[in-house]
Amino acid sequence: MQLDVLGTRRRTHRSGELRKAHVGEKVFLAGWVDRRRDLGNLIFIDLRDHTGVTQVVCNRESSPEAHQKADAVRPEFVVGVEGDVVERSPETVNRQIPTGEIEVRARTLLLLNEAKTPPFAVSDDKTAEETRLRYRYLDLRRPGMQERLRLRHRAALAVREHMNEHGFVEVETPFMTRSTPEGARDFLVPSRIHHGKFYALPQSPQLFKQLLMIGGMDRYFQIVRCFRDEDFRADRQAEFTQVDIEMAFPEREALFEIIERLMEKLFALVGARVTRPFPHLTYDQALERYGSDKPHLGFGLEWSRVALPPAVREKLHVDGPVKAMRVPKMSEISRSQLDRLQDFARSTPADWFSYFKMGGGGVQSTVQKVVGAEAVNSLAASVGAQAGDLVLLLGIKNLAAESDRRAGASAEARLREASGQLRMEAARRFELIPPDGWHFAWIVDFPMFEYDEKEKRFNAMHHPFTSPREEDLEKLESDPAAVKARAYDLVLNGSEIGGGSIRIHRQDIQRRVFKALGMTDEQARARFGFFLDALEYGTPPHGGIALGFDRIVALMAGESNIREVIAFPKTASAVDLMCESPAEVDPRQLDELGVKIK
RNA sequence: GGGGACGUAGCUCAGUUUGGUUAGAGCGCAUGCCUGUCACGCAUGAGGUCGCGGGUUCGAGCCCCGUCGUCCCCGCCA
Repeated sequence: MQLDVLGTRRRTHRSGELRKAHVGEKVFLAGWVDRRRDLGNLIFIDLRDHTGVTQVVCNRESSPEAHQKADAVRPEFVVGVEGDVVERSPETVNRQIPTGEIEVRARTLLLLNEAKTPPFAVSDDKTAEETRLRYRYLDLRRPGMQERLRLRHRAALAVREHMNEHGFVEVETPFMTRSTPEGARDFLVPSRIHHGKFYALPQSPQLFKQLLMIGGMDRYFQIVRCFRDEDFRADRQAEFTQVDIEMAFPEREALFEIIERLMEKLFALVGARVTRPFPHLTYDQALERYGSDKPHLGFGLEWSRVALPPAVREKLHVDGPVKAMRVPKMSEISRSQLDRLQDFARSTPADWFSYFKMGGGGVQSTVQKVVGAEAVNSLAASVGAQAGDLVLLLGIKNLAAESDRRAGASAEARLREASGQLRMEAARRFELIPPDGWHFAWIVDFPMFEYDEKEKRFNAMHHPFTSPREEDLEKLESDPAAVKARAYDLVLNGSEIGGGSIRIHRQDIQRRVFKALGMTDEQARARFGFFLDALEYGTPPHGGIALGFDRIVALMAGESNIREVIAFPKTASAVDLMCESPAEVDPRQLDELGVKIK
């Protein structure tokens, strides 16, 4: 096929921007053939670029050369069009596209490149994700991907602008760094110069940002890639992007305000209004009321604890903790709906489920016959149930039983998890989750440590550089489980979109925390020696946060999967279907690195 | 590591319930016709390793076992 050259021609406009006001102008457009409609002596080409689509008309009579070329054109060919913007006659206006009032009458058509028949139509939208990822470069041409990546770009700009306004400086930190055995698995990079030694890709720039504070940078941020060699999820990739933030002499509420105002700006990009300040919820409150440390606060359902009289407990055979949740105005729900909810409740780690309805004629309950009306009425009163309400009950039946479905999980932990699951399931089934609205919350006062049943020791819940609350310092040695950290998460509509803490800036406290984690001075020194040294040279109080940029952009775009806002993501099995990575390498490369495959 | 769903034409899917003739549809693709289409239309045609391997059976897209891939979830993710 005879192709044309672009030569010195420049685009005068983009495809999506021509309007009635341009009528009469001579323009040059270039882009891809979205669709071609061949009527014989008249050929229509929908010319697409990142801004949209314009209809190009090639008429055999008035421009035979252009028409002849249009005859050969196929979807995804790259073409340039020189022609006149003309107004469409009223009956040929296309109201479905912004450029529908005009069309470009081709004088010259340039065939800049041909294209194989694509595996899927770019102009269509239904394609399995696997195929989309294999041919990502074609998928990227689709308006949806274009919009999402451009939204991501604008979000990144807004972050940089906002952080700059508040005196934060973007500093790059190394990608080739040192493995730290805490936390997630590291991706390792073998050293050619030092056989047997490895760099690690950072799980986050945590230590570097603290070192920048020690280095007097005062306020730092970075939009930065992080790497964690763990299994993928809809909201997790092995490499992902954080907005990493740290400030010296921090005051928690001041930091929160900076972040809240950032969220305000980001969500304004999608026309959303954010209500500030965000509510604070302690970790304990969140778990008690919502059964989750990242509760969706877009609907009301809350659990409350119920105290059952011993006699009632005995009749119901429930000896563990019990919680109740009032579902307002749902007493009309059908029996089969409730049966399905009960089936779901049985699949959770809780082992007792019941419910009652506040009907017109009083309480309707399946357990009423067993425990008597009085007991049910007092239960209803204790959760503030009103006429028309449905009340769900969840509990642990056999405290003493060996049949714990999850070995080691305490009754409280099981009830917590079950209550969180059931709350979300009920909200979904009863369609209580609002389709729009942005419900932010700060979750604060996380526990400092988490007990690892397998390893029989404490782990840092956030990370080992998180400061304990001052009032809990003396419990570091005596009662580590009771120590609360100065750590916080930012939660949006049930997703964790950020987390951070006020850090330890004193070497003595850092040493005590390592000790509580079961690390000897020698072990701590071997792992973080350089950092412990640095702490001794005048470390200012500091703290910060890291925001999950992919998750935030996905939420802004109304997507539940972060792959939709990443140009070249990997599949759930950590594979890039397009470039087929990971891949084997030449044995000589391995030899050079001193690496042998087992 | 575990659980669930899916895998049939280039794409999106039906067919699997209850095994039985030559495996279908829409879109796309090719060729021809068509001067106002915009999901153009009309006509004709090509296109299949039913993911892969094994088994049961006279006979497997369909049943069984294994395996691979994609998605979702649990574990994991300081």
